[in-house]
Amino acid sequence: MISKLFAKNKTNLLYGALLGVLVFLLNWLELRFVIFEHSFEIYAGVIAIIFTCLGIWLAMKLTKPKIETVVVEKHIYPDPGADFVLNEKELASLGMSKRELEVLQLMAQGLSNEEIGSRLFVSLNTIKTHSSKIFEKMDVQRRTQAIEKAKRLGLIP
Amino acid sequence: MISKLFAKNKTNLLYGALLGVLVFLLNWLELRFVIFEHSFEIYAGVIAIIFTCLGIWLAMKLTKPKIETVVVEKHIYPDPGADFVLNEKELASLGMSKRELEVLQLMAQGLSNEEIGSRLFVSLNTIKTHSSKIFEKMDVQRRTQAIEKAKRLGLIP
DNA sequence: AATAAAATCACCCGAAAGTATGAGAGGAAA
DNA sequence: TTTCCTCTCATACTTTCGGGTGATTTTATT
Repeated sequence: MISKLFAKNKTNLLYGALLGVLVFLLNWLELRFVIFEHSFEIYAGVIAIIFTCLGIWLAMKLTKPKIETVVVEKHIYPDPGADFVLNEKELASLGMSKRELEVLQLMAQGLSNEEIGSRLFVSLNTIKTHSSKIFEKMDVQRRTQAIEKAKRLGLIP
Repeated sequence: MISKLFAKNKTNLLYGALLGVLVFLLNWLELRFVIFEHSFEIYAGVIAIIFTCLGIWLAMKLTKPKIETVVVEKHIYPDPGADFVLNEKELASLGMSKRELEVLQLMAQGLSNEEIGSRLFVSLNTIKTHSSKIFEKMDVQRRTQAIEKAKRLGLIP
């Protein structure tokens, strides 16, 4: 309770205490130097110096800090392939069949026609037919071109 | 000349002028209130107030403004493909040469060995040698495998 | 200057890829 | 049912690719 009040009015209390100290100081100075002529000027000077310091201290304490906003650019690297969505419009416009897309995907994984045939349980000749149709529909000459184009068109990840 | 000097010592001149005004004020106050008893306390209070203000003003002028830094993270989703950086470590660990990487890149674009040769102004046989070395270094059998692996390793976009 | 690595080119051979053509089975739509 | 499309498979042929070997020239590197 008391500590809370102290915390809240910390600055005020400090200021009060400082004033008390000053009053004492002034009295002491008065007693000490009042006998001298021109002691008043000294007294005024001391007051001036002390209160100048007080003003400086006050300004230090009370001025609000300027807020500087620093914008840090954080690059987000999306997980490659995790955001793949098949471009079905392109697929339809090319007239690609399911089986052909399947072959195309395995092609892109670097499989040979032979391997693709084994994977899909069909003969090498069948895969050759498929790949020929794929190249025809995609208007390319080689499987590497088909892969490159398919990636560009969003047919494969 | 004079204006330059004034500009350079602006703060000092201002301070001097202010002191002059204060001296005048003090004299005036002395003349005005010296007849009253306890006028000294009033005088001291005025000095205290004035010099407190002066201190505050000085502090404002002379201290560097406090800066509070607020960090705002700005998330940037880079244009896919525009942020490609070559994985040079992988490149070095595979022992790939500049020329070989060049051939690999053109391969990935779907060019035939013949076309790559034309593009690089070398013979088909040279490209064959290069591609053989590429496959050997990358430990693959086909160009499609090389392309797939190169993309995974960050050798090509 | 000597050495090593990279780049160039050639030839041969076999494997893989691609082209052309034909054809049968099954499913969907007219 | 007929027609159309997809998927399947086959044969024959051409082109491209990839492996192996060897050689010359250029370019670092020491």
